[in-house]
Amino acid sequence: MLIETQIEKLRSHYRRCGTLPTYNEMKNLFSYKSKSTIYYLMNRLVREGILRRKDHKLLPGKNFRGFPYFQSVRAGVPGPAEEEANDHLSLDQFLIDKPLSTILIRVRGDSMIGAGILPGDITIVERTGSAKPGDMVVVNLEGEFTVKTLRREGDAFYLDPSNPNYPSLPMAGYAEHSLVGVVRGVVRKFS
Amino acid sequence: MLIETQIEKLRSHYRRCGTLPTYNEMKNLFSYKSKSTIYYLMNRLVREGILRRKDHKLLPGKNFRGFPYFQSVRAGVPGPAEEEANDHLSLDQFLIDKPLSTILIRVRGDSMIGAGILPGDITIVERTGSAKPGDMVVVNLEGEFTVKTLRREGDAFYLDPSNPNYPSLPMAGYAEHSLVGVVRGVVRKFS
DNA sequence: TTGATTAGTGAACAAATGTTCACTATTTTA
DNA sequence: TAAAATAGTGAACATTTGTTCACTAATCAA
Repeated sequence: MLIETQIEKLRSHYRRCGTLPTYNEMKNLFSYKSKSTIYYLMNRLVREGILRRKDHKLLPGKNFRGFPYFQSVRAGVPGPAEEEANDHLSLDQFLIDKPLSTILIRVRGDSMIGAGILPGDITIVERTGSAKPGDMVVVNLEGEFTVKTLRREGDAFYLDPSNPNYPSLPMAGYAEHSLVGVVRGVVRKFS
Repeated sequence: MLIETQIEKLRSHYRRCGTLPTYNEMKNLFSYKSKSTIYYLMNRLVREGILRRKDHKLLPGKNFRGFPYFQSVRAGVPGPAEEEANDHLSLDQFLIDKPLSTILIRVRGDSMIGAGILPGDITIVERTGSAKPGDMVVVNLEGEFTVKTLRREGDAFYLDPSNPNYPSLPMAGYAEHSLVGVVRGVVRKFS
């Protein structure tokens, strides 16, 4: 069996189960008859950096999780070489720097359309105690989450939309308002 | 130690290592003296659905990977209750339906700004042999990746930008052109 | 075809894993 | 306070793990 196929089988298993298969499971997964075959195979994958070992335990390596990532466009002659990814990227790892204080919030409405945030997009929000003017923030206004850009004018704070059809909201206008966090990213899935 | 703290420690370990710690490792991680304490603790986490077991092996459960996810805005009275996520979401799992045929491509240029795709965004591209008119596609034009919307006019195909400053490109105008895939999603990280 | 290299086998092994048990310490309830 | 319930301990256990070894089968170059 092609080693690329085997790697993909490991990736699939890992995605499904959240863990690498044991040597015995791999034996069946790859249709081998001996555990030691797996052992040598895994050594090879460790050597290639796809997996790691930590006291006799097999772990995902650098490029195991994630997906082929084409960093930048390659100008020049097209050919099969360009089809090979230089790197792998996990969206979870890439997008979220502070896992312990990050939440995801789905956006409604088109008030931030000018900033490339469309209705239905999911924002990546880092829960912080404070934000500075210019930050894109999620604010809880009387029980409803709103995404806006924070602006300061003297001592007053305003929440600016990125859509000419909506007005800028003075924070002082809301009895109940609290900062949920700062928007660190956005994701969108097409239906 | 609070059980929530313990779960967060497990999550951290899992993010870092790509695997759950063993009972012995947990013993140290949680500062317990006996493995059987861990055993009972894990039973509890399994009962709560945070972890699963598959023939004596501990696996991440339903809400273990991923991040607190607030599906929709809750109108009504604000309060502590609304601060609790109903669900957890992994971006990798949510955004990518076909892991085996999906790649990530970083976008340059602002030709799709009207569709909410900004320069520097990463597109989630499903590699397909074909696309239908209306699909947002990545095309390899003479060695360079381009994101555009596919349009058909009679027998001719065009690549439409979402930016009035750019022209529509006739596919026939390029000696070397090939479909890379269909755009299924976009992600953006703020600096 | 020969010889050399690589890939796969199966038995044996020490170490580590999850599990069980009888027991003690701590906390909670009445 | 006493009684009941919960949380934690440590030794012992059967399994399973990854590992090693001597060996065979298959592949490839000359």
